[in-house]
Amino acid sequence: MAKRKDVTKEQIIEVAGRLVRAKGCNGFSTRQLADEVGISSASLHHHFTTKDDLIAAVAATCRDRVNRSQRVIAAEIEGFALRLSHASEALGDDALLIAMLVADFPTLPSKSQDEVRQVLANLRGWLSRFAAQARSDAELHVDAVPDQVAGNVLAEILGSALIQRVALPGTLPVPPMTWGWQRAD
Amino acid sequence: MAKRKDVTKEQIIEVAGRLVRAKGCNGFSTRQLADEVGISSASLHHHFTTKDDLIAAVAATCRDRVNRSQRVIAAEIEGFALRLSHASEALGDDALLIAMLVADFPTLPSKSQDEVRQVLANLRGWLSRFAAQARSDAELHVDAVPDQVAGNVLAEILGSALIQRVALPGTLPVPPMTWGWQRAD
DNA sequence: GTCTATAGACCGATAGAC
DNA sequence: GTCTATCGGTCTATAGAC
Repeated sequence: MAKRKDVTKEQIIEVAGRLVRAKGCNGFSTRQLADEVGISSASLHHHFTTKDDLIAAVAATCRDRVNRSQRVIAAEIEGFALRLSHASEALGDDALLIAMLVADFPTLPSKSQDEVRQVLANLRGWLSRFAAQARSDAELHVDAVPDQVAGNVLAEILGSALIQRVALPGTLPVPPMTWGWQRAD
Repeated sequence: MAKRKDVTKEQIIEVAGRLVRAKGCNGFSTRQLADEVGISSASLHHHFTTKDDLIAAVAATCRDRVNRSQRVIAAEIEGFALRLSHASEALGDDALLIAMLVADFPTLPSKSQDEVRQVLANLRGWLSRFAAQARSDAELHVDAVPDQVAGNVLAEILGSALIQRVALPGTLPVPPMTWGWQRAD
């Protein structure tokens, strides 16, 4: 079924995603990527002509994973709080990947920027739909704006993914999601 | 009072901070920084021998601003929600600066890493003290863990700063702080 | 404290053989 | 689809004159 060419391309995208998470788009070179994949720089550029193409493919693949996992949550999980904790956990490494792509966004070429916008818009769309239904089910105040709620949740997910990599002596790790720190009243 | 040397150094740090916010630590060169300041690359390296020294100075200066502004809030503002909104607004551009430094953290040399850890620990410390007092004043549930609450707040502040730069067509901007999207019950 | 000039390494990307 | 070799450019950092 799968041509050898496709396998290689997926391998490259996988390793590239790991490098983006670890160092950001401007923190690694196409040479380093080629070395880690085990091919030459020229072979890498045969599969992805420019670094823009590569980053765009990483973002597009991420978007597919996100949509697939969030669709499952929308179908199988009930309750806003439960959906959010599942949503956060299902993202896994993609939370950090998206956070790094967003951080690098202003420096990315246009093709990559378009893909980053899409993955971010899609994820925010899922969270917004979760919030909209939660409001319908009286789990959220009627005057809560689903898209704003989604924005806040998304910000905390991405921010947590970044902060967790900085070991702060004497402090607790950032809990990925704590939806219960609200006011006592 | 201030020697001309110090003025130049502060100017460099200011422009460097702007570049870090816009492009990240790996998204600009010392040459570009020197050009924007209006001096040669060699002159820049006279003030900051290595890029590590430069980034560390940017982070240290940021830390001073953060501690100064949060100290004022701790002294003059009462109430958890009000303190948080003031804290977020008082950070201003430093929220994005800290977010970018955290995103670049794994690629930074050790001196810069130490400074980034410090500014992050200090800011989390302020937020944690705000949460601790809020718990004492029954503004938070007694079983809320101040340091965890601080971590979640910090994550949302940094995440919001990043997301706001990605224009998502058809969605509302991420509100910097919405502390009222909790459950209806 | 400023500059020009440059070292030495790395960058993204390409040419062309196999 | 892989490779070696390389182009032209940029990177951080330094040497040394003024």
